[in-house]
Amino acid sequence: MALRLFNTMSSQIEEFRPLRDQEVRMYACGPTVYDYGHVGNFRTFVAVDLLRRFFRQSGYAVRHVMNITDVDDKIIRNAASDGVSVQQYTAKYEKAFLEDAAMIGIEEPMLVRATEHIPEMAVFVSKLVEKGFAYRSDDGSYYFRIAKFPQYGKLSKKDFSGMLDGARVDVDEYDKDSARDFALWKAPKPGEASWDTPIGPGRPGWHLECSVMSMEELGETFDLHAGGEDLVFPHHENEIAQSESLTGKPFARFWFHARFLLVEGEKMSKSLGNFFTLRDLVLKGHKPSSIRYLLTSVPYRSQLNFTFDGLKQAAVSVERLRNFRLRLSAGNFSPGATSQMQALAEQSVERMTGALDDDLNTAQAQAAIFEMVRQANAAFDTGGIKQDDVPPLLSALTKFDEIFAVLDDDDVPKMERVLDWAVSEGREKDISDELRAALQSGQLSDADIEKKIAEMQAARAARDFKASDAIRAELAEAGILVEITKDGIRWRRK
RNA sequence: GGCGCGGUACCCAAGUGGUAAGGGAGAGGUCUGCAAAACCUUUAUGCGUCGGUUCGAUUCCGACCCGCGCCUCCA
Repeated sequence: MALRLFNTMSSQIEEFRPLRDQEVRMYACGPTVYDYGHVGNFRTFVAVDLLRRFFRQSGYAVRHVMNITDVDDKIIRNAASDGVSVQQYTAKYEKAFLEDAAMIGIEEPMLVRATEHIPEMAVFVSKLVEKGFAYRSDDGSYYFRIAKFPQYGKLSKKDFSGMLDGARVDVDEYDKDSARDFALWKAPKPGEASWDTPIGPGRPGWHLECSVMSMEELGETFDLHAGGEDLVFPHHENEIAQSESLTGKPFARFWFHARFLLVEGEKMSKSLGNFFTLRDLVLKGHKPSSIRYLLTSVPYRSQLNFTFDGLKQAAVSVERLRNFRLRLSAGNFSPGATSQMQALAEQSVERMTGALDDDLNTAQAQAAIFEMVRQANAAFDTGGIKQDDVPPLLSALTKFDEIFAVLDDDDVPKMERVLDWAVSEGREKDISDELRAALQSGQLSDADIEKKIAEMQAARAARDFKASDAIRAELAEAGILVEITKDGIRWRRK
């Protein structure tokens, strides 16, 4: 079975096939680095990451390019009010973005920056002017003439045919031929950051960078272009218009858009007080793995309701999967294999892959792995797992984690970094007791813990349960959970 | 107003023209010195409302109610 993906262009689920065998070329619209990324941003980026990972698991080499928008009106304004250069300003937030992305398991794509492609953008604009698709206004700005691109609106399913002539013209935009024409190049206003180029001084319009950089890295026609649903119009529509006008060829073949999320049932907004950056959530004590799990638990085209209750539920779910893996890796099994477990592992992988093939149905993929965990756990309890059953079961789990990336327990060091950052930013007051408690377990070294466990073992051998329980309580206090199993004492950091 | 998406148990949420995945939470139980983990049982004759099509609809059609998105460089 092959991957079937919803294509915004056709509004249908289509079978995905890259243009070149075995290689997927994809471009994702990245962040405008003017602030810390919020959960909404990361829902989209995580969805794209999942897609990229699944492409790779499906056997494709993936060339994944993402832009960093490091110049726009907001950046220029904020940098000016902070009294720093645009470069200084964006460097800080780009770094923060990349740290955050890594924190929730996003594999780093090839990064391209708008400010590093100014000359190419100027060339792009001048070619559009030559071909008659763009024009220069009196102030030195350049606009794309959408009347020259009859297919304008094909992605967002908008009909502009009736609005092109005689459309109302905003007073501010008197120099555009049509109100719908969009800026390719903006002439500088006094004091604004600007670049000197053959087409005159100024800075790129927002859409230009994506066309220029995607085609430069991936070719004039590539396989897939991704972003948040808000980008369908005008951003991606404009990219198509300017790119296809220039090349005369189809731009991206698949358009992948992630739906916005709700926070506590409402649209996220600063005024509602439900606006959270990734760092805010970690400061409240939530694990990066919980956040990633919650973000992936609802298929990318559905509206996800991101709640704190959901975050807690996600943490427990991840815990369950991690426990299962621990159980398998640490257990003692008798030699041999069972047809039941062999079949279970195989079927689970099939179900999981089948679900992801179906337009990335992550909810069903998760259901498949949990079904396996339940059945295997039940078998475990009755000795129904043999030595040779363990590798296929673990491998199914690994296959799951190649996509979802939540099983490795590296939450504590990641959270520590956020705590350090908060301290360095003078935001100690935002560090919750929950976060401090979650980091407790990082205080003791493995050796310290092992020593305590050995003491516990000795006490238990002497049937001194009181002493043993005291040690267990002490460790629990330090964030270490001790479990006594038939295979010995096991511990883990909470 | 134009275009589009959705309303499934206490919460999150998948899904199908033939009688409701999975996770969390709750309750009861098994195991255990006690915990933890795990397992078992249990929690929607019901899938926004009202009609229609059909042998049969949660799934198709229509109307209505509610929520959400894009149409203003917000992922």
